[in-house]
Amino acid sequence: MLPGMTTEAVTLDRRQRRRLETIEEVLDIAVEIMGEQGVAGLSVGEIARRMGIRPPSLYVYFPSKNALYDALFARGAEQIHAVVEADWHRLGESDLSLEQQLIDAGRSFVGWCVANPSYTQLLFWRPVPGFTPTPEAYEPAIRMLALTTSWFEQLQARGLIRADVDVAAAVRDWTVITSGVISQQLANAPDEQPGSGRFVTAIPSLAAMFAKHYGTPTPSRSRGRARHADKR
Amino acid sequence: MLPGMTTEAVTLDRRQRRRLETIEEVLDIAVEIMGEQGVAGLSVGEIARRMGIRPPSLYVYFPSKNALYDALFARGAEQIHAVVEADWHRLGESDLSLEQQLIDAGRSFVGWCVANPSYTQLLFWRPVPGFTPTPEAYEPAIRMLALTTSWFEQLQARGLIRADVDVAAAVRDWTVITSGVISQQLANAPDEQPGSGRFVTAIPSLAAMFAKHYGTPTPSRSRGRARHADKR
DNA sequence: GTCTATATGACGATAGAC
DNA sequence: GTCTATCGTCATATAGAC
Repeated sequence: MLPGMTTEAVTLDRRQRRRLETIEEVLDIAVEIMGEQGVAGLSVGEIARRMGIRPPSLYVYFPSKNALYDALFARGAEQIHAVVEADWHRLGESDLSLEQQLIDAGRSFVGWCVANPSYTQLLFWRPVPGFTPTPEAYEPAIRMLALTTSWFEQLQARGLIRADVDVAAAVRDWTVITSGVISQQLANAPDEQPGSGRFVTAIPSLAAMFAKHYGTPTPSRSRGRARHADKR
Repeated sequence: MLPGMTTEAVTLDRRQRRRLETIEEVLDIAVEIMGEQGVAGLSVGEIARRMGIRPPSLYVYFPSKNALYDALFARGAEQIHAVVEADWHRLGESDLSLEQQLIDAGRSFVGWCVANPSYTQLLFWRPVPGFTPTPEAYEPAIRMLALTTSWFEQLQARGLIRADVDVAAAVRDWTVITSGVISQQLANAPDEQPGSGRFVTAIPSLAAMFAKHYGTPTPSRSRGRARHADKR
């Protein structure tokens, strides 16, 4: 992430470490403010006020407000990527049905997004006029989509998704569904609990219809353990 | 919409008419600017600049910037409601299958949203810090949801949606799907043509899975007139 | 009623002293 | 690294000419 980082940079001297801590503090407070004022309502002056410094001092750490948004974008993308990666590992070793895996992954992904609405809006909508993420900040989002694709390829290889299904289309449809849940939940009922929102509870129903459409006619629901050649 | 309108107000004198024309012009230019700068990037000064007047003159027509956003919200809600109402009338008299009706209505709704991204973001996301629509501006959006619900109730009454389906849940799931398409299309490929966007083309597939899940087992596809007692 | 002229305070950002 | 001083732009408000 940090450009120019090489081997010796792994051991940071005190100044560098202090600098990184300050940067983290700035980002934490920025997230806090976005939660209160909206993503586009973030102001450099308000960050400085809460940190007990003057606004120009922040320009030592970030050359512009958009650079700050870019760091927030990268941070959010990294976090949600980590969530998806953990799901991928867990589900790759599970014997759950397609429907159950979709419910599991859907709840996990949507849960993080609803619990982190500021990051989610910044990542998936475009609420800040004039800000576009840099390719470096966007990169974890690309890795995340690749993970979802290889998860679906695995599901197909294991016979849970029909062999004639176009994986790209299935990924696209599942992405549409999850982003629809998030969009509706955040726009219409942002204050409901992450796990029990009125749209989050639609996940099982949506997972069922997806599994019925793309899954094999005989879902291997409680099928007794003759799984062969589990190549992950 | 305009409070205090009574019978004699139907015939407006020249001044009143001129005033309304100016208001429409302000809103048109505001939409234009939002399209270029983002919804939250709208500025009163820029509107005045393009109209060839000074910023304070705009406060004669709108008491605040948020009142302007409110008028834009009401206008967008009225327009999309009109789209849904037209679909409702057309489909109410059609003999199309559930799947075909969903594709038809989905394309219509999503098409308007993708063609009018500024209104869509203002209506369905919350991109403007400090702005919440007034109940009057929000009212067409409520009527729109009611229309969708009664459309689904009709579909159930006509036997296209299974009798045991909870209509509210079906409306919720369909709302999630359409808003997911819109969200993905606008966030990831906003410049693709409204009719041929890479997520808009997912509508048939999503409509098929929805119809398979909530529809009657024998979709009246070519409708041989005698709908036989739904063997399910 | 509608306009111009003008004032206020917040914002993002820069220059330069220490 | 942090500060003061300053710039230009913004939304907003008021006074007063026509």
